[in-house]
Amino acid sequence: MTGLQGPGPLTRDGTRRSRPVRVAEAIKDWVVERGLQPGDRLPGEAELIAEFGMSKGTIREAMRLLQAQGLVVTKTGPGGGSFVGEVGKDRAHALLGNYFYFRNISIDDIYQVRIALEPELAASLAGRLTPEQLAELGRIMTTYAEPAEDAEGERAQHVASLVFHARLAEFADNALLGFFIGFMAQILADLTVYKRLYSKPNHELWRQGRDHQAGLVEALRNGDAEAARAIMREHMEMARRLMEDQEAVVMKRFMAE
Amino acid sequence: MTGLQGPGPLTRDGTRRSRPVRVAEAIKDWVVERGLQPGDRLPGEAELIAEFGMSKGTIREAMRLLQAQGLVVTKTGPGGGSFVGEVGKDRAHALLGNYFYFRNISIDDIYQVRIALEPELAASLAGRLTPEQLAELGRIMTTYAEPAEDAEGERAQHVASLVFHARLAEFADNALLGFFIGFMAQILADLTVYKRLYSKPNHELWRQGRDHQAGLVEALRNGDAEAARAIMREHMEMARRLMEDQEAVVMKRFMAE
DNA sequence: ACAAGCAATTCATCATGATAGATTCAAGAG
DNA sequence: CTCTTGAATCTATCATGATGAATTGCTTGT
Repeated sequence: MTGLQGPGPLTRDGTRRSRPVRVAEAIKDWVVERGLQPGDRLPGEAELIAEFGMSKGTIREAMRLLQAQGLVVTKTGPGGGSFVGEVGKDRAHALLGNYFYFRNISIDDIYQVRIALEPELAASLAGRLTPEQLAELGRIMTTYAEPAEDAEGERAQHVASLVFHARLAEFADNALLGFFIGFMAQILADLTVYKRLYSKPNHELWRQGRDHQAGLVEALRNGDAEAARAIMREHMEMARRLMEDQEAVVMKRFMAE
Repeated sequence: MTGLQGPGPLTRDGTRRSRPVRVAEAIKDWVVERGLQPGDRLPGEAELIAEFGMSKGTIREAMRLLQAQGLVVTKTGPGGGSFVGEVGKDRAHALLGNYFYFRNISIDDIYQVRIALEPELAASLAGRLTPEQLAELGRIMTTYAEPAEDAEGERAQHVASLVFHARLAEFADNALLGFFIGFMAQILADLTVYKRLYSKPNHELWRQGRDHQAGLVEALRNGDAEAARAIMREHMEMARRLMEDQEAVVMKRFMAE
């Protein structure tokens, strides 16, 4: 690791950067340069103290910066220390959720994007799912095989239906597409916890939604990309119309870590 | 702020959480509960130490955790302290970029999503831009009014063209849609710095791209949503074909903070 | 009025020591 | 021989107090 122990504040773009921040960036660069992989060991606290010539507190604050980003994990005990960590999907969702905390995202905003992306995902997944994956989707659908009795049951079914979409997103070969879709499913699932979105069960809409998903799985199994795309689009447009009747909710909370 | 000073590790879901993490979450909840806005003052270091009954180092590490997420900023001096901070677009880009660092995103993955989203953005922006915004887009386009002479010039023009898309994304009413598109523009711009994507200038493609964007701005000015959508789709598909000839690059770096 | 300089406030960093959790491995019970 | 148990040890975690650095705002001199 290079010299950095100079006493000066070492500006970069005019703004002063605190020592922990500079140490964190140095470690990030170090990981990139060496091409370290998740699980790989980073120098221990004591080594970093010696390496950077800084006090324990400063080094620890640097590690906290990296830990918050999900870039490192630390373990105690023999063989413990800091390790390169893969940023998890859930953490990325939370971090991105923070960005939208002060911005007002409406339900309709989410659906505008879903309508554009989910059919694309469905099409690209056609004929590419394993029997196990198809079976899992079918299993999720059994959660809402029967119409909901009350508002609470409707809520539970909607969350389960979002799990269906989230799982589909995880199957995507295109990690970017999968992440965007999974993030939106996460937001919608969180909203159902914090707001009463579902008032009166509507059996007709329930039946349409169930048929859509069943037809979608069948199209995916048959490798019919265009059918999958069409069904998903219709499914999304139906959901958007359903949501339009609900109040325009906005994100007003930090997502769970 | 509630009791938390108990000595026990206070598990939540079975996993033990370190004290700084617990303090950080408590502060997050505190911000949410009080509905604090960016710029609002948080208790000072000394107050937090007294409040939580923990040592300075622990509190400082908690603040680093929040700082890394962009949720707080701290300033020294009188009137200084910690403040609620709005998570910036750039920071959100960087945080999300970390998530994709160990996942292999191909250029084609990005374009699959762009083709689905950018036309949607273009359509929803038609007739909604101010004269100043339209003028700015025109100004960006002048950067590549003439065909590039060499590979380096081509690279510069491509980056400028991505600025066009990024700016368009910032104009979006739909913050979610805007962020996704801006993020992809950011990735592509970064890749051009780190990889030699652009080999031989192609004047015909350059002319098509220029005409597309000029036509797009005109459609936006006229409020012709469908024309804007069609032009953008064609523009994206052209860019995708152009990129297909290039090597399939993947993200292998941490994005700049 | 204006500006240079002083003083107060607050975070930033350092230094050191004690504590607690996790792992390993060997000894003992079954 | 296998499984439990517990001590040893390695590592991060937490605590305390002192010193440094940056910024604000007032004060004072012109």
